[in-house]
Amino acid sequence: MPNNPEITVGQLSERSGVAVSALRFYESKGLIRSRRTAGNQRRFSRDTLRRIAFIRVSQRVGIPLKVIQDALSALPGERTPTREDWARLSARWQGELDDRIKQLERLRHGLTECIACGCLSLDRCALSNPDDVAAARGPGSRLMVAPRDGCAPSC
Amino acid sequence: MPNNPEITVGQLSERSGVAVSALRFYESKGLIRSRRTAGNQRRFSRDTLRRIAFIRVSQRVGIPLKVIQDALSALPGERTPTREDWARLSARWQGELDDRIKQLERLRHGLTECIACGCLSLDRCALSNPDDVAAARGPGSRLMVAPRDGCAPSC
DNA sequence: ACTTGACCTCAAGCAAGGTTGAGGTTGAAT
DNA sequence: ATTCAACCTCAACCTTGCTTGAGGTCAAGT
Repeated sequence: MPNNPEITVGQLSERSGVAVSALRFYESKGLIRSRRTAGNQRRFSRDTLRRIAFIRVSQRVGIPLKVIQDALSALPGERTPTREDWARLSARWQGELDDRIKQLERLRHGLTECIACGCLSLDRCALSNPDDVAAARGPGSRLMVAPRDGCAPSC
Repeated sequence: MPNNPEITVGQLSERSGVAVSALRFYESKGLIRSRRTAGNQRRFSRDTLRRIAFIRVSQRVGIPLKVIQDALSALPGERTPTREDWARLSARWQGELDDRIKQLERLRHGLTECIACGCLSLDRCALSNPDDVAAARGPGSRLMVAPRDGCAPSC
C-alpha cells in the first residue's frame, strides 16, 4: 500500500484537476497511456501526473496538443522517464517559453511606442506577426516585430 | 485622391494581411464596421486598419475575440478615434500583457526549479494553472502558480 | 453589349479541444 | 446477493475562429 503504482482515471482526474473526459481524450490522442485491467478499466502509472503537468503547462503557453504530443513522444515510453528525461524535455520547452516571453515583451514595447505616437498601423510598426510558438516549425520567416525598435522615424 | 477616406474590403485585406472572409467575419462579430455603397458593397474608413492591428495584436496574446470586441466597444464609434482613445485602450492592454508576461516568467521559473529537482508534479508545484487571460471572468479561483516561489522545501 | 474580377449573402464545413449523453459493465461494500 | 458509484464505448454536440462554395450582383474596360 505504501507505493501502489497504479491509479484509476478518477483519481488521476482528481489529482490533476483535469476532467475525466479530457483525460480520455488525451489518451485517445496519444498524450498519455494506460494499462487495462481484466475488467477493461484504465490504470495509470503515477508518472502520468507529470505528463499531465507538462501538458497543461504547455497548453498555457499556447502550444497545440499535437506539438505537445510530439515532444512527449521523445520520452522513453517503456521505462518510466527519469529525471534527466524530463530535464531534457523541459529544457527545450524553456527555449520556447523564453521566445514567447521575448515576443510578448517586444509586443508590449511596440504597443507603448507606437501607440504613444498614434501610429498603430500594420504596415509601419508590423505589430501583427501572424505566428507564435508555431514559428519554430515553418522555414519561411514572417515579418517580425520591428527589426529596429519602435516605429520612430516614420511616425 | 490624396486622401480618399474609404477603402474596399479587398484593399483592407491586402493592407492588413487578413483574409477577406476573416474581415467579413469580424464585421459580423462587431469588431469592425463599414458603410455600404449604393450597390451594397462595404466601404471601410482607414482607421479600420488600426482596429485590425489592435485585433491581431490582441489575438496573439491569446485574448478571445469577444473580449477584444468589448475593449473595442470602448472606442467612440461615431467620430474617428483619436490618439488618446487608442492610448487609453492600449494602456489597458499593456496591463494584460504585463500580467501575461509575469505568468510566463513564473512558469519558466517553476519549470526550471521543479524540473531540476525532478518534481514536476501538479500537487506540489502547482504549475498547472488552468487559466490565463480569461481569469478575469470566473468567480471561482483556481489553484494559482505557487504563492511562494518554486517548490523548494518539499522537493 | 459583354466580359471579367471584385463584390454580395448564406449555409456548410473544418480543426482544435474538449463535453454530454445513452446504454452498458465493474467492483467494492453492505 | 445486491447495490451503486465509478468505470466503459461511441456518437453527437459545443465553442472559437475562421474558410469554402453555391448562386448571384456590380462596375470598369474593350
